[in-house]
Amino acid sequence: MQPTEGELVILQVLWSSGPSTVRTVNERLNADSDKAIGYTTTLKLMQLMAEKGLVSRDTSNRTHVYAAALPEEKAQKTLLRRFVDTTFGGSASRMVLRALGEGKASPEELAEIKRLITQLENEGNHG
Amino acid sequence: MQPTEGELVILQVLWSSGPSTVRTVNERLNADSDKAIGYTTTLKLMQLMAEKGLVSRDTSNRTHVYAAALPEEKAQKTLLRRFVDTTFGGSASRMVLRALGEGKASPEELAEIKRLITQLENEGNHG
DNA sequence: TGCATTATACGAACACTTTCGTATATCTTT
DNA sequence: AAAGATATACGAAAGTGTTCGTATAATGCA
Repeated sequence: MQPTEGELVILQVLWSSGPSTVRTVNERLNADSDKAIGYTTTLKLMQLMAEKGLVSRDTSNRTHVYAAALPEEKAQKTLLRRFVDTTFGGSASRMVLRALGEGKASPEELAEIKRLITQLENEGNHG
Repeated sequence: MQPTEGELVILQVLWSSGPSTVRTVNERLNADSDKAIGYTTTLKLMQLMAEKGLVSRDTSNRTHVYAAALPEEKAQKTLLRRFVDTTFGGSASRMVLRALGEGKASPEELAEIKRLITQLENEGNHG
């Protein structure tokens, strides 16, 4: 199942921090943002995510520990496809061109991307 | 203002087809998809978009003609930023690497991207 | 033991978006 | 002119996601 916008920011915390408690996640969310989000709001969201299978949770202690059940890479892949479809009419390359054109990538990153492309081109030639 | 998911698909029709009537848009939407969407649904959505300023409309004739008011490039830029933030933690290059890794780009497209990168690198050297 | 703190569970309110029924006006065709 | 087709306007239901209040249980400490 697809994570919603709100669920996604929670997943990001879990992906970057590893298994966490509701309180930890909630504090991370409020640290970044100006508008505080209630503790029970985060709790509810994470409970729903557990029901959906987006996260797993260890309930052996009173304070439950949640972990992302959806791998980051898989989620990104799915969301990327949908995003490219809905806002770039399905053309990944047009999206990439736009992204790079924004000047958000460092020289090192550009070099890495170039390297990947060269690699892809070589793979294409061989098999 | 940000277009919603539904508004975005309508904008795509307007971007690709140019100024259109509600009926035209509605038929385009139903052509692609299996689940038919009602005429008045599309109408209502486009009326709301007109209120928000996402589209302009010519009401000089009985059958109104709608045109995208938000340029495609600008919308893509905004949406891209948000997407990169929420699902790639703000790293455009990680997103690009993932997109290209999916193998959705043709050799020609890869070459074009490479060309752009080279161009960006040269710009960086000069100024 | 008794009080303050901190957990989870859960229902319900809210907000936002989508969907469509119905009223009404305007064309078109006979 | 009458009937049918087609247009907009608009209210309201339905769907989805988010937010939080409150109940209840477990924990820690004076």
